[in-house]
Parts: sequence; structure tokens; C-alpha cells
Amino acid sequence: MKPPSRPEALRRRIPDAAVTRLPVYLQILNKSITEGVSQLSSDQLAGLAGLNAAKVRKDLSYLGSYGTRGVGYDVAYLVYQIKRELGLLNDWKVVVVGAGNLGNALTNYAGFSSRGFEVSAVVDIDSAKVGKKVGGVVVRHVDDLLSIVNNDKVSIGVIATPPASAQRAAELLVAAGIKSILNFAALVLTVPSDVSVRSVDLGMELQILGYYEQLNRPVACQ
Amino acid sequence: MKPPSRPEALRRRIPDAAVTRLPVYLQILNKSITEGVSQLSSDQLAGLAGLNAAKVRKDLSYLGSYGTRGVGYDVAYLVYQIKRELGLLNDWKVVVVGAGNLGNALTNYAGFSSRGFEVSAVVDIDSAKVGKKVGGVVVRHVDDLLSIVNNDKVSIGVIATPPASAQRAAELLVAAGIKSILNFAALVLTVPSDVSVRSVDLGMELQILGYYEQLNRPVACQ
DNA sequence: ATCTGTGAATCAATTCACAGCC
DNA sequence: GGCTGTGAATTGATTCACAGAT
Repeated sequence: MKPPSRPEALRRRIPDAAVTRLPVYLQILNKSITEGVSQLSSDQLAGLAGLNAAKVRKDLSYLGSYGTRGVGYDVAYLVYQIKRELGLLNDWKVVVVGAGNLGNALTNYAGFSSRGFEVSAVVDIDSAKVGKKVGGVVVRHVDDLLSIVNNDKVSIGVIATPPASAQRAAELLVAAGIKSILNFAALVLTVPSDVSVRSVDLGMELQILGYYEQLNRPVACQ
Repeated sequence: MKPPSRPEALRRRIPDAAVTRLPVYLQILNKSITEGVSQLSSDQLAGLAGLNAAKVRKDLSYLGSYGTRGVGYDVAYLVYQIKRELGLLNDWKVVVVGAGNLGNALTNYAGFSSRGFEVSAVVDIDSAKVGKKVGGVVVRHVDDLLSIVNNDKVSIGVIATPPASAQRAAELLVAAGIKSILNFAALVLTVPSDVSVRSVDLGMELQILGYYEQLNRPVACQ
């Protein structure tokens, strides 16, 4: 047993559950900075995030030992460490498929660029929409997907099409070399096993919320 | 053996992780019906959902024993049972706060009404938007929230405002008696402990996706 | 022969509780 | 005295594996 020198390759894995909470901490910490807060204890952070202090400490300990005993965490430094871990120190290029209502909303979404993501392009299959501007980005034809992804080094695809076109959109993204897809269509996508998909479906979210509402009431997780 | 009369109160609790998968099964089953499929085995369902058969069987067993050994599950009956469990046999009324891009997209969202949810109203604080139509629903002023919620028995609020207004929107919903909130604003909301919040944040989803992308690649859960 | 339903076993996540540092 | 970092204990979720139903 002699683990000290930690080669980047076999960096200890952060548990999935903790990974999903890191962006939450990041958001809270960023907000705290704008409010002039420079130190936070695990207890305070937990209060802001709706979690408990032990979980916060455990989560942050996966990043390394960046707190100060008796004091708390330096907000700015923690922001840096979380960004480093999430790979947010360099920008990510994103392509949005579908220039309808949702594609529009997503592309206009302010929280995008402020968080290290840049919309390289919005593509649509409808030639009538090509050339129009959506949130400062010109809509291009879906046939250009491959060259957009290659030329612009796009690594993430966002599907904002109607459900009927979503599987086709996923296949086009995969064919263009995309390995990470964020899917907003109400459809379970079928993709090769080396492609990551996260699906966000409004209907499903409501159904889950409804379940807890009908039950006792005070449940669910933010 | 006589389980029939199951006192609503002490119905066995379904694990949270299983609850979040029920809507996925529901979506797949509904699609199967339109394709004329009437029977599915846990193995087939697992393939369609990207899960394994044991998990599917365990999840479905929480609903009761509705499969047939040696055969599989009757699709239509399973749909009914999942809907019953999720409380989707009766409609839910929803109010959307924020008539911007996102509110627009959400209200127009087809998957809404088809899944037991009805948008009672869209409200906005901007009087200029009041009276305009969004997806067949007239935009009303946020001051009417209380009466809308009361008169129309609305039980779920959806926040589709800019982050700066989201906390205020949440407070208005809570004041109007709403106990379940679906939040699309990039902000962690502070609400009383008897209120359920589910937050969906595009930026966070991308960050999580980015983490797995930068790491090895093939990860994440649909 | 096939496929469900479910205890038992395993694996992951959370919480506890306290030693170590400020 | 206050707060972090972390093993140990606990709780929850997943997977195994097989008895039981058709």
C-alpha cells in the first residue's frame, strides 16, 4: 500500500451521486461571491443547498482537502476546484438540434455562456428556418451537422426536436461523432453504448412531482 | 391470502429510485401500445429502457404482482397500474409562472395534456404580456395567482422565470397554497419544508454531462 | 421451457461520531 | 470552541439466483 503519487489516469472516482451535486454547490458558491461572501462552513452550505453538513463535507472531500478546520471553505478557491473537477476551466462547444420553441428557449438561455458552454450552432431540418437568428446564433441546416461538429470541435449535442424526430436527431449526432447528448424530447433514445445520454422530460418530472404530492406531501429532492 | 382491501394509509412505500423510473416505463409502454404490442417481458422492457431485467421486475413488483409467469406483462394493464400508482388517473392542474421563451415552450409542450396535466394558466408580472395567448392559454397577471390556484384547484406550479425572479415566484406560489414546484430557473429555491421542489437546470445537466465526457466517456444514466 | 416475484447477497450512498487542526 | 476530514456504521439500491406459476 503506497498510493501517494496519484497518476491522473487512476484518480479516485467521485461517486455519481456526488457528481450530480457539484453543480449545485457551484451555483450557490457563485451566488455567494456576488453577495460578497468569501467563507462558508459546511453547515452554511448545507443550509443553502437543502442538504446536511455531513454530506457536503463528504462531497467536497472527494475534491481534496480544501477546507480549513475551525473556519470553513474559501468560496473562490472552492469554485476553482469544482470547476477543475467538472472540466469547466476550458469551454465546451454545444450544438442544439431543433429551432422550435424549445430550441429557442435553450439557445437564449443566459445560464449557458456564463457557465462555460457555448452554442456553436442551432440546426433544423426545416429549410424555412435556416438563416434566421435564434439568440444571436444563425440557424443552419441539419445536413451541415457533420462539418459543424468537426470544424468547431463540438462535444455535446442537445436535442430539442419533437419526439417523432428525436431518435433521428440522436442518430445524426452520433454519426457526426458526438458522444454526449442532452435530450429534451419525450422519448427514450437508443444509442450505442459508448454514447452518454441524459434525458430531461417535463412530463416525467411532473409525474414524479405528482406522485409525492398525492402521497403524503413533503418529499422529493431538489 | 386476501390482499385486496389495502388501506390507503399504510400502502408500502415505493423506493425513490423506483419512482423516478416508473414514468420511463410508462412512456415506453404507451409507445408500445401505438405499435400494437400487447405483451412485454421484463427482458424486453429492460432493453427498451436501457436497464436490466432484474431491476425492471423489482420495480414493477412494488406495484403488485401484475405479470404472468412464463409470459410477461400485459402492456395495457401495466399502463393502468403505473398510472394508478402515480395518481395519473385523475388530471392535475398546473400553473406556469413566466411567459417568456421558456414558459412559451413549456405551455406549448405537447407531452403535457397527453399525460394527465392541464395548464390552467400562464401568469407573468409584465402587464404588456397579459392578454396575449401562449399555446392556447391566455396570459394572466401574476397578481391573479391566488384566485387562479383556488378557483381552479391547481396543485403544481412551474417556474419559468429568469433566475432573478425565481425566488419571488416561488414565494408567490407558496403563498397561493402550492405544495409542489417544478423549477426551471437556474437558482436553488428556498421554500418551507412541506413544499416539494424539483429543479431542472440546463446548465447543471450540461456540467454533469461534461464531467463524464472529459473523464472516460461512456457513462451517465438516461 | 419460460418468465415472474422475491428473499438473500452485494454494492453504493448516507449518516454518525470523533480525532485532528485552527 | 468550532469546523473539517474520514473511518465505521447504517441505510438504501441493485443484482443474484432460484422457487413457483403458467
